[in-house]
Amino acid sequence: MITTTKKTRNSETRNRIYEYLCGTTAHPSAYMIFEDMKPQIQSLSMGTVYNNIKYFEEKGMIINVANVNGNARYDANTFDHIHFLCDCCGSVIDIMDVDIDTVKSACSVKNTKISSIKIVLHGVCDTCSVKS
Amino acid sequence: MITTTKKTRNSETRNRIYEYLCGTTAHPSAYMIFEDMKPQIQSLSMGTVYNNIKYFEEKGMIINVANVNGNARYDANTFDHIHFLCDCCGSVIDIMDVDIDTVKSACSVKNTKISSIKIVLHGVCDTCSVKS
DNA sequence: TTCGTTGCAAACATTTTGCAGTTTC
DNA sequence: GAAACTGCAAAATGTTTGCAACGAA
Repeated sequence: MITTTKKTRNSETRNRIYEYLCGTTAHPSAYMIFEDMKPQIQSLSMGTVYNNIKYFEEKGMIINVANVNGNARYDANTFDHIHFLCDCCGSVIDIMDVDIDTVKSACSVKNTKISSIKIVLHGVCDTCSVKS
Repeated sequence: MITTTKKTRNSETRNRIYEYLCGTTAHPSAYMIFEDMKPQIQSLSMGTVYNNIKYFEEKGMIINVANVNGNARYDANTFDHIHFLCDCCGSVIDIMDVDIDTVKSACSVKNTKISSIKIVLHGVCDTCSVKS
């Protein structure tokens, strides 16, 4: 098998995007990243955002945690955890206080190698519950 | 709250699509439905497939179980169960022998109402394992 | 006759790709 | 200077929408 590995160069734009992703729990979409970073990187374009998302994903630096209304949502917190997705406003919230190992063992299937588990709880978040 | 409920008329096309969905465990995408049904309903169009998917989803007759390479995948088996997604070939497989209640209670979060849980196990299926 | 359903095409939104110019090493 | 990275625009995808024709009640 021939594997051509592309070298990585330092890029200020990429560094900034990754820092931003590490500093948020909003699980942003490509467009949310673009919108939030545009003020500080005025030359930023969507193509670059997508390029870097792809790069981070391939390197395992971020994970695609959900797809909300056709928009992929990302998380730089690669620690095994589950998510709550509000079907009303589309917000994605970390659920850290669930014992993931218990869930994993409950999900374990014989003779099948599982590389990862994606768990999304659906419901209506507190904010949306109050509004309605 | 004013709710205008649209009445439903009988439609042979819709019935056929639903029968097809009930008779498969392939968790087809819109295009897979179209491709498989086109031979028997030659006039079928993608618009109609999407219309009916929306209809079935709203009625709770089918559920969106996963998003594979940007394609929504559907299941007419609304019985609570989890899925295995092969990251190699994209096939979605039912996992019926996991005690979903155990998983649910392990996932339960205090003070939060959960309407549904979506669990997808990622890995490489047997067929793809053999090939490589 | 009414109005839900279909097929088609156009519109849309998200994501990918190609390319010229810029930056990193 | 070679090759990665960026910005832009065009293209590719998946899905939704508008509309005229068709079909069920």
